[in-house]
Amino acid sequence: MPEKTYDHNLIELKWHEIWKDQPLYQAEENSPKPKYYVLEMLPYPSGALHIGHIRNYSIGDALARYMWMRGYNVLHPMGWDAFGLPAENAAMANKRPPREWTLANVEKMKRTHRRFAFSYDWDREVTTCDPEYYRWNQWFFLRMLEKGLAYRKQALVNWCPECATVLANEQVVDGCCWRHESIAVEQRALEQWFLRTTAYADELLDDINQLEGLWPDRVLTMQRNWIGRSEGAEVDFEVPGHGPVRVFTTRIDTIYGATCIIIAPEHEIVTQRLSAELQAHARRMIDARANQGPGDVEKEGFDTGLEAINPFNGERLPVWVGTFVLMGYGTGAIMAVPAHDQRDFEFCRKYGVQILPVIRPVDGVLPDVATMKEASGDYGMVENSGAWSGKASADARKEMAAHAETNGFGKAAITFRLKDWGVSRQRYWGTPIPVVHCKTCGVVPVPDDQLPVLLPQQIEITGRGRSPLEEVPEFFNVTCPKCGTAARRETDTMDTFVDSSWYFYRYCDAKNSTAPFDPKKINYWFPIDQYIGGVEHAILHLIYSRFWTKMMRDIGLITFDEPVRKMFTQGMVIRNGTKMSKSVGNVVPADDVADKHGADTARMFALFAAPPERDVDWIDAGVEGVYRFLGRVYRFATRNVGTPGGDGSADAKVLRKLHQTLRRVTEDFDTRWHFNTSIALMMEVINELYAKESRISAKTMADTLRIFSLMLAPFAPYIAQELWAEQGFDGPVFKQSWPVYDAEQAREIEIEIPVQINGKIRARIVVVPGLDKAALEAAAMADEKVREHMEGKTIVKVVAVPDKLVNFVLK
RNA sequence: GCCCGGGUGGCGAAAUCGGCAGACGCAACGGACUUAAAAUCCGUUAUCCGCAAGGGUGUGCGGGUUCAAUUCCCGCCCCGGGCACCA
Repeated sequence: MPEKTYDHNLIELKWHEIWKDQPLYQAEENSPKPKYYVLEMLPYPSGALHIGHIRNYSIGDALARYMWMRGYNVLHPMGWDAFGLPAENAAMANKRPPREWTLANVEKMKRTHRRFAFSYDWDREVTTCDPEYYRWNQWFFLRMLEKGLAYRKQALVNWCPECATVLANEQVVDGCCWRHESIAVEQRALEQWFLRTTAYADELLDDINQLEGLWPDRVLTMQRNWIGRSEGAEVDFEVPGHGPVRVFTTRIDTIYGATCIIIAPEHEIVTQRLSAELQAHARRMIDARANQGPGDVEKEGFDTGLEAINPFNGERLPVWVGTFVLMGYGTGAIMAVPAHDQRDFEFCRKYGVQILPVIRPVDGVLPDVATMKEASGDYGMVENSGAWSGKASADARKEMAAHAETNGFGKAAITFRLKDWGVSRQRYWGTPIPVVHCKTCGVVPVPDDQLPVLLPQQIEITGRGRSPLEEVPEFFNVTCPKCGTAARRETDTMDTFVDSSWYFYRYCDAKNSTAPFDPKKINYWFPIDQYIGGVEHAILHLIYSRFWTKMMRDIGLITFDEPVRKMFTQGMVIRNGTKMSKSVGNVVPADDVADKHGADTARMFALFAAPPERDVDWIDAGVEGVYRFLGRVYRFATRNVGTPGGDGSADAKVLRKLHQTLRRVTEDFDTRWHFNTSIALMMEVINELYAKESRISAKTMADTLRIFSLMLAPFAPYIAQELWAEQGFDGPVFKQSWPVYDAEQAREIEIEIPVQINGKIRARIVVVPGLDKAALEAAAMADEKVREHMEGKTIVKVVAVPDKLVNFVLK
């Protein structure tokens, strides 16, 4: 057949058109085949798909197609961000009529995505701004309300002045909004809805052990740090005229060394007991702290003039305010033990508070206050501590906590860094929180049969600082479901991370209108076998969804503890030194690449440039190489389909290369995912074919082209499909079975072995594989060059490693 | 400061268990084809000395283990990311 020119647009659009209206792939329910659930998190805030996103598609999609060809029943739906996040885009919510825009946008996005997202199961699509999705978000919220897992309280919350909304702790980055890196987050006291993630703090931490080896270490470490479990004790220090001040400490064994109590500037004592002047002072400190960036911050504070009594020895300690004490952690108050805590040491040195060592190193003496340069935080022997003197720190910790509990002024306690999840948002967009505020009945849940509570369609976005829903009387003026009198609907909407916490469950039963999903279907598909996404979700999305899973288990919907078995974090796409993102303005639109080089090239280059876990620099020139490769493949295949063929003298070599490559590609898919080397090997096959083209028999040519097309299908589905059709085969190439490599064909008949003299390569010998040590040594000895180098020397040692090398050590 | 990654040609990278450093691709250079260019095809390409044969050096730096180290150990330097007063 005559050679054809590779026209990627012609090929891709042709198959795109053919497959437009038919599902390419549908996962089968309760199939006898083994199941495989693969899912990518697509970071897709709004606007155009760019090449940074293509990397996600490329990895998950290649894997999905490979598993499918391997005979698995594969579920591979669209990631959540694609349709979930545009809703939260503040600019859009403020300027656009969101519903129309978003639903239209979904259609538009679908067309663009489809060219890249090849094996998605479109039938199971979930749109998190869909009314049905709202229904089940609200349904879950009400179940949590019943269980006490959802509650409302007045709290100091993070407020982004730019978004005009509350943010969760997880959404505050370096004191700024995660969406506005230069806007400092303010603290405001507001009535807010919370989900009790802390109820699962222990379990979220413990179950990380189950994920060991299956999730990336850094993600697990980040989650452990985020949950931040500390074992210690709470102790009450009586402040005469005020009452007890509770402190949290991990080192109760040092309590005899406490020389003052330090409270956070936000502590209740400040407002309840201090003069207006000191209160103003404290407030200035709060502001100053907020304006400081992260890093080494100078410790500030002042003496309140109050005293607190150490319940262990009756000592009267001054009460200080210190900026380094955080209201949000522990009790917002600490006992300062400057001798044994570096932060307390710095503070007390600065303000001249007494330093009192009480821990002696096991084989040393108590530190000398006069010469101390820093606190010694190590465990040791407790001294100068009444009845506990002479005990080891570890023992004293336990006994002293028990003593405090017996005497009613404290107890052993565990503190977490993790906070409850603040889910209230004052955005227009998001699932309305399904409760009504009634003057007589209080907070009344909306009955299940009145769900979903939908957002009003006609809405005017006016001022900032409160929810646009508060401007819509038709929305908030309701009657109480309980007593029927006039009441006010909650105007807060839910954080969209609620959507992402369980979207991957809904994929298994996307059309269910009587429940969030059928547990039977979940039991079939879960856990997700492979989740692929950016590391940026390590603590936000990935903790929330683990929490949601445990919550669903406790309300009786599912029976397992963790949603995701294996997790993979792929690297970012970098361009001009920074992460490719719209806000930086360094994106390469996916459409441009699709037009110029094709979707196949774009995806294949994303995999070829670097291993998937590593960041990859997008260099336009590099794309050419992959494009040229596909062109070479196409031209070679089209001109060699159905040709009479050559004499077959190169058949053995070509088949050997082909089967060796097939073995490596298969292994890489099954283990390492180093697609870059898989693709390099396929390039080598093509180079070999070009070199031997005229000496390949017709049969070998046909076999080679068939196997090569199948091997290419996971990476470059359009061209693989075109070649499949060119060869006269029917149906989609990716519905074929993955080819099995032939060990006999792949076997090498001779290999080159380097011969070293004193560690330097001096010759190479050609031998059959598997030659044993003695024969290898003899073969090396027989080599002329080796003999030359041995002239007049004695052999001290010979190292011969079969199939690897021979090394003579001479003297 | 603490915890993870990473450092290999002009560039992206490869070397899967301690065994040929630089596969594959980009860029560059040379050749073929062409009136010409593009495209395509073939070749060269770590570096130094040398006409060549050949030899020396080389995986961030300094040591160590080994017949043999990009790979293992010890001590540093640099880059990227995460956490950062968490009591």
